[in-house]
Amino acid sequence: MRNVSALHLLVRKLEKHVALEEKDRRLILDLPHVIQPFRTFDYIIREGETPGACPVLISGFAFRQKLVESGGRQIISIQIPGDALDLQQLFLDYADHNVQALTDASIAMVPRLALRELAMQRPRIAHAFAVNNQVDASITREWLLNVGRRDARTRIAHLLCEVAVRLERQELVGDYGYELPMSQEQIGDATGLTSVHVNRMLRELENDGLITRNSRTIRFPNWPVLKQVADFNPLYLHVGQQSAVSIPA
Amino acid sequence: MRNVSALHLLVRKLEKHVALEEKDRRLILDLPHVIQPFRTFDYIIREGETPGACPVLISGFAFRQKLVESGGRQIISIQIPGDALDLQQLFLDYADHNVQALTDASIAMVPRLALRELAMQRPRIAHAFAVNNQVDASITREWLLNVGRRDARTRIAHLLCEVAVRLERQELVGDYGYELPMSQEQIGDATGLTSVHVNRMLRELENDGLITRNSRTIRFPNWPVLKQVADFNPLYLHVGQQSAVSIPA
DNA sequence: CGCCTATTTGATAGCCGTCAACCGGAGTGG
DNA sequence: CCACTCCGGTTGACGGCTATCAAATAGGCG
Repeated sequence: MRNVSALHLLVRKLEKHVALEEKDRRLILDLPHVIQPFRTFDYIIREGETPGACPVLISGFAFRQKLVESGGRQIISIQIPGDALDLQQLFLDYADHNVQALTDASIAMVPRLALRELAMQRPRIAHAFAVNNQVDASITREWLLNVGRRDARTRIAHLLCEVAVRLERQELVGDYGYELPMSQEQIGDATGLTSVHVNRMLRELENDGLITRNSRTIRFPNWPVLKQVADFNPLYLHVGQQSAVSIPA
Repeated sequence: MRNVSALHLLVRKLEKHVALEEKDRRLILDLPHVIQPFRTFDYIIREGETPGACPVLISGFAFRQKLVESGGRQIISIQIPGDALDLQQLFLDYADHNVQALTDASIAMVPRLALRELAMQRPRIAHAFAVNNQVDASITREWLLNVGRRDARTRIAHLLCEVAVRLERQELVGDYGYELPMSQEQIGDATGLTSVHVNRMLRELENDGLITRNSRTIRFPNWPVLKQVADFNPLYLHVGQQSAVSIPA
């Protein structure tokens, strides 16, 4: 067996949705790439620019983001290790949103051309990319529902549930909780709220016994009820089977 | 020249982004399909179902929609003639949202298999589909920004601007306005507001001379200022060149 | 003409934003 | 080792945007 490619998490993610042949797997793992470190808040992709490489998150977290004229920020998605940050725009001329590092992060930069050609030559891989994009689109739709039609408490709970399930699917969390590296202001930007109100709602969720917090580590003592309070139905993530986070036994 | 295929609007839309060879154009136009009529509010795709055919909107309007547990509805997008209603999910097992007719509509149902095979065999077409999906995803991201970070007045103005530009790009409107077949309640569902507040904001926009209304026909006497008030920057639509709607001269 | 739905308008309430102050932990430098 | 600083979290008071409730008006269609 060769060295483990930095891209193995990407393959793992793609294979959650589409079965790949060994050859396709190999072709992805062997894609040319350079590992580049990013610091918290570094821009990975800027709106308006044409990236020459598609970044794939190896370790650390990132987020997509758009700004309004008056300065308000909306976080569009949270990205976790294994996520491709630009497959969505592989075929567009310029980026329509920003991508920033949420934490210090290690990112594999894969030349766009190599990816596009791989997609052209290997229908199965193109298929996997398409599904990946479609799942991302589904998540964005759920966020729109979240921000448009749920109250503050529910919105925040929903966000916590989503990240938990996605991390677990990538086998990046233990059974009893995870570290969510977002400030309360960032949670607010993701849910269309202010940091002050996020703070109040987190406290409320904690007082109600639905979450516990220690620094930024979140645990879910009562996942079934939290899920209900969050109006969280993971179908939109298009994962075949998911287990719950933090259910003892 | 043959009969004009019902799918010519789809081809026109795809070609706004990706140049197609005559042969590819032909292959799309000749896709097998049956025309099916839908009445206002009819479901075209239901969440959870696996559609056997991809609907392409020929005439009339449709909208994507998701519901929360408590009954609230969020409209995810407005679809206009020429839009494919399921390319987004061509490769997913089940629909993650609903699609409904906004008006009486005529829809071409194209077998999913035929589309998938066409995409597999003709990379250029697969490319066009991918771009189409990516533009849709970009629009959803802008809607998330709209609902999350703009005030009511701006949100509504932004929606009006978007539909106007998209209709114009498909050459479906005259220079001086268009009919938006949405009730105020539906505008509310699209913007995360109530119909009552939509009503007030529309009146305000009208009083400020930014729009005029006659039944559901909207005109923009002052497009440049409206665009500014709406915080509307059409880059997210990924259209090469757009002209303004309703600018005399 | 009458019914039904959509629009309009006013009064009131409430969720969440804004403003401001304080707290607390982590890193820094003396 | 301790003060200092800074950023993020926490809390309270207050205000405003938007929701809710209710009723009247208008418009479309039999």
